[in-house]
Amino acid sequence: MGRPPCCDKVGVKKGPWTPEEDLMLVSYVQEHGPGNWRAVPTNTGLMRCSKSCRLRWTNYLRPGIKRGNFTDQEEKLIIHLQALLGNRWAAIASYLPERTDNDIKNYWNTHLKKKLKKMQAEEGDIAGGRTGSGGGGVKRPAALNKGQWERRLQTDIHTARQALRDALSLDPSSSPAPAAKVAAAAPPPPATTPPGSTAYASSAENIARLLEGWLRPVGKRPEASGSTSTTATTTQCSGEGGAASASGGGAEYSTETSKMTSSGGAAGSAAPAFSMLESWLLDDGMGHGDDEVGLMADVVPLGDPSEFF
DNA sequence: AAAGGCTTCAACCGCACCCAA
DNA sequence: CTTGGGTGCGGTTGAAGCCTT
Repeated sequence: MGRPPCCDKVGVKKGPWTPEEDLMLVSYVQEHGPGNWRAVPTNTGLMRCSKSCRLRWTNYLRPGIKRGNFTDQEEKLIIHLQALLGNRWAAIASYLPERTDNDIKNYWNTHLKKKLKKMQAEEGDIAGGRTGSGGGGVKRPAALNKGQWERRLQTDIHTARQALRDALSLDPSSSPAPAAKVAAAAPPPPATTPPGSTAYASSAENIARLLEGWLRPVGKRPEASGSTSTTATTTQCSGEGGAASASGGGAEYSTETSKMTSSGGAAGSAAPAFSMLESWLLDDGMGHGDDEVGLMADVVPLGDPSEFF
């Protein structure tokens, strides 16, 4: 096909977004809804390529996203989902509606990978001379034959269910957004003010305020990606300040995970994918009782996440 | 107080997939 | 059935901030 890249035009701006650009993008999305990114630069006058606009919206401006400070539950969820799904960040993110795939990916690469490595090292020290390199002899998926891999996947799923169930039951109040909670939209932390953010913060707050207006019941709501049934929550938001509510996010995610949800069957309904996972996890009532370390440790032998890279 | 090294994260790049014409 | 446009996804990079010496 050899299609030319979308961003090779001269005059296309790259690099960090300015508050002004953010505002332009937000107002556009406010009016037209997310989607049809191709048209965004033309219609807004932004000197950005469509991909850049989409990315900026998805990872930063989209309402309902939570930034920084991953909770224990989220951390565990990520670890186990990573063990299950590999580096399919978008799929993993669909189970954490308030987080973006980019955020999760970054968190994995900067924190969790190290953490797991460290734990493995410690385990290795304890286990001592148990068969040299393998530490249990886990091989890359590609190196296993299909039967082996499927069997291992079964085990992985079983273990992950157990662990996730445990994680979910630890602290329901802060658990990452089962549908009801997302809809209720407990005021999330200011979506646009990461701890280290600088002068930009104040501008971001302005954007947040703009979004706040958008999230209130509006006559028109985002079309495009909202075409699936997830839009039920789109017009409800009592959030203040923080550009809250996962509503926008829900809509966005419904598209981004459409592949997954459609193959998963029941996901089309108003409940985000997370509740699907929940029921998936909980439908087969099994005992559990791992402590946190156990949870983490469980992952390692499953697939040694580092081996996915 | 300054310099250098390290960490974090926003953004870019390129490939893959989906879908309409 | 084929082609091409649009979008999504995962890997990677580089700038900014933070920490240590």
